[in-house]
Amino acid sequence: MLQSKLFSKTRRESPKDDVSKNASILIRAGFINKEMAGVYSFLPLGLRTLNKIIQIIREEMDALGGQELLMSALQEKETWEASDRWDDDVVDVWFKTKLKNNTEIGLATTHEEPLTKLLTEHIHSYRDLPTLVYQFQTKFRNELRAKGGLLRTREFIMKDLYSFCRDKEEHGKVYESLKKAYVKIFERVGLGDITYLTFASGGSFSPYSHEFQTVTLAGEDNIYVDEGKRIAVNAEVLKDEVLSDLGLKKEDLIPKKAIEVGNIFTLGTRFSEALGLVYADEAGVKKPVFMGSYGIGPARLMGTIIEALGSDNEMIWPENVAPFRVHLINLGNDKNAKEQTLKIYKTLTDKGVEVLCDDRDGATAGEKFGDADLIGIPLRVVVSEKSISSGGVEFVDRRDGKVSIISAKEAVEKLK
RNA sequence: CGGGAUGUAGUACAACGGCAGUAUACACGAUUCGGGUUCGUGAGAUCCGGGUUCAAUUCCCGGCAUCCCGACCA
Repeated sequence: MLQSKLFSKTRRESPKDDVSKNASILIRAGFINKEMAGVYSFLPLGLRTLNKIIQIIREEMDALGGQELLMSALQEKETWEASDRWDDDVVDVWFKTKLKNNTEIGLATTHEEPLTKLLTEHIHSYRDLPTLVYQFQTKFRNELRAKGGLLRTREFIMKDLYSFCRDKEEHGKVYESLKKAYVKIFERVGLGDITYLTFASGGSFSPYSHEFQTVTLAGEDNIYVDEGKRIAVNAEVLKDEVLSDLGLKKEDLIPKKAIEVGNIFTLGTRFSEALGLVYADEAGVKKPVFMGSYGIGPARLMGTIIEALGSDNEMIWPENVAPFRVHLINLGNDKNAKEQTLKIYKTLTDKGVEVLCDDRDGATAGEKFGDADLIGIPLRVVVSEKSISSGGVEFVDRRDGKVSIISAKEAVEKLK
């Protein structure tokens, strides 16, 4: 991508109406645009990072045999009445609207009910189980107060996977496999070191649910971390009997602020019973399907990465989620240097390397570096009259600050 | 939902009730060219509705929007 053609521009000032670090950096860098409180659009740079996060999650879900589908955001009232979750007193974040003929409908807050209902037409036998179904789909939640930039929004894409098993035992295995996949996802997006499997309140089918909590000061959740065991307990379940149940000692726990980046939950037969999702076992006996749900908000994850790794005027994305692999920057007004830059750009893009090339004529070195610091691509290649006369291009790894002058050819080789 | 605050060029900020200004971004012309260079010219704004007043960006009322604290967040 040639930066001279990129429609989004960076801003020098932080927005006054969004004070969170993630919103400030993402808006200034031109990754997102705030449409209204708690509602954001993703611009080309932001969409690239969002899609990389989504792709990582997708790969891990597919590796477990997850089947991707895409369900509608408009949902039928009757389906939700079957599980008694239509009433605003039960679920208070509903956006509801009406068809022209006055039929009430809801905008998806989650998909347990519609998906369970859908699967009643497809799952009939123990041979159909276990089944894992997931999607990346837009959820709407009418939060009383949106806050924290991408951390709590009213409209957001969620990866929601639902597992369908024959019984608690089979569910247990699936649940454990999802747990491992989640650990892998947070490692791959660069948050592995500061993300903890956290025990939180469960439901009628399991003593706990599990959250994945990323430790940062911007977090809304209070957790207690056992560094040695690399697990944590949410403050909401911090009780003596819980600690002894989990084999944790009070004195090993350190209180931390954290952002919930994932949640996995045993649903049991609550929804399958309500919506009639049953299967026949080997003896032909009809039984309700045993369910679980597993959520990650890719955009919240994106915001969390900034909160954890960004500073006031700078961002360095983990390589796997950076919008581009390399930021190629041309400096000065030397014709030869510009030509060399464009040549490297073409060579790399022909090889399929994702390059953001700052080919802008009007911008000074300071502006280009400032913008690049904000956009946050970890690898940088600078081409100028100076770099050429000293042997080629300047290759910068922003993560360790290492700078080396190498030939254009070597740079291309390193980036393949 | 309770409490507090704010709404002025694209953005970030000024303006005692009396000609709406600065910075930056933008357009044009110079200048400069490895960390937001310098100079000139130009264009660009008071959230909406009502009230008080000779006069309202400023004061009052209502609406809408936004932020902050709290509550809430399977």
